[in-house]
Amino acid sequence: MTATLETSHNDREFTPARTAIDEPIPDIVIRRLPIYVRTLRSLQMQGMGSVSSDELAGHIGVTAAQIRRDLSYFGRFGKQGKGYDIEHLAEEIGRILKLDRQWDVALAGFGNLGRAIVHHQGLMPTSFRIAAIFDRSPLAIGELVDGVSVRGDFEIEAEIIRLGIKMGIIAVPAEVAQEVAEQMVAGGVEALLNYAPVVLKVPPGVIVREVDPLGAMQSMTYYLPD
Amino acid sequence: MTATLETSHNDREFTPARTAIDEPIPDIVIRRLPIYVRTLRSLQMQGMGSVSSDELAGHIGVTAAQIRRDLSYFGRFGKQGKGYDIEHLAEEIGRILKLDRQWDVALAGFGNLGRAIVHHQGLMPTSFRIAAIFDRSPLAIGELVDGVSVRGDFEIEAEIIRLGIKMGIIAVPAEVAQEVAEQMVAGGVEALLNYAPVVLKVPPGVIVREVDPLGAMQSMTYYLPD
DNA sequence: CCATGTGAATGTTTTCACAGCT
DNA sequence: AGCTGTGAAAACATTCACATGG
Repeated sequence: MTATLETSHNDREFTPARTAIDEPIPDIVIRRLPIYVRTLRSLQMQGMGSVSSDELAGHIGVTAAQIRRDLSYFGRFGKQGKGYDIEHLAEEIGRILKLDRQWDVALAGFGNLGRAIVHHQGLMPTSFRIAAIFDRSPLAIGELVDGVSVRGDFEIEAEIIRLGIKMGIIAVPAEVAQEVAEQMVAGGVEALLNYAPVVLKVPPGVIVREVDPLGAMQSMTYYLPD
Repeated sequence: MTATLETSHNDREFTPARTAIDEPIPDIVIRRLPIYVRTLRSLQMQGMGSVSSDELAGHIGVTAAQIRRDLSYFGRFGKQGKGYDIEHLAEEIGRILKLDRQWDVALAGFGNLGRAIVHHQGLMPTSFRIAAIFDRSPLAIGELVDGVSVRGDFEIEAEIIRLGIKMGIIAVPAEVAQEVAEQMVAGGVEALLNYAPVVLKVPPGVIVREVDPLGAMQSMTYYLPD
């Protein structure tokens, strides 16, 4: 919709289906895809083989039109009159999200929160692996967790470079979150999951997602009766 | 915009400023308010007394117009040519969000995640207090945490009623999340913070916010180079 | 006949731009 | 002169509704 950097080289004679080459997909759509995969996998485990957008929508609590529109950004995965093949669609969305491989992740902060992130079942099922852990406390440094030993925060950049890590999780106190984020970015990290209640400043191209349970709680009270 | 339940009793002759009585405020605005409070408090701690929307926007990473528009839903808090008084604005937004009191919260699930939620500094600073904890494991039941003893999951409804709790946190495994949510709602809970990777079905009037770090990670990989 | 995929319509959110107050 | 508060415009997102195809 908005003009892209370059409208350059339309060297393809024939564009099959997609109206414009390289039309950017709204981030809000991308953020819904994991829910689709999760729900499809759940239906699959219940023994189902296919779903209509209507049925899937019912499980997720959105409209069928939204699901169809969202999927239409990526291709045509359904069969008219039949619906979607669950296994196939889950597989396709997984591929779109690049979940068909394993991503090494660096975790900064090994206090209560960091430990819960590492140990919590289902938080890192497939696709992600904690490949490096950092903490500033000498008490934590050297601790061995699933074959990964906790390192000092001064090693963040070097270790991330050494391991070629592209994703980081910030689970440190608010005061040091920005600093830690910068070290991770300096090491080449391009995606950050931020648990600290601070707005991180990152260079363009680096993506940040906030996990903000406190903010969520603080906004819900608005709706509660006095 | 959408017709409200009742347009009833326009018994006020003179409506001062707000165009329509009871115009509903977009939830997306409500969800940004905690960020404003947090940032204002941070500026205050740095010794500042007032900010312009421009400056505040810079810290948060949004536009000044957005901040002004958001605040305009609730009143006129700024001084032209001067900006906003930080203490006053933080106080006002806190009042709007009903953060000027303490809310008792029920926590279901006292595994790694639940323990981190309870112990993590800054997760429950003011405004919230874990007043009840539930777990299905006999190993956890009876454990004493900050004067609150962990109870069995069969006691959820009764205990929430007894304490008059209106907010709940779901930190149980996905398989039992819906069931636990229903028990909390049966007990009178009207706001749920859900950590389980499941879409909760709740009756109208009950508000749910998701904390979905896995989904956040799974959507970020989309943007990473192969 | 059933359910997808998608133009067009509608609804929501953000941004522009400026009158008006201090 | 500086900055708010807000109509109006633009951008973005969702939903409608239906032609199309198995």
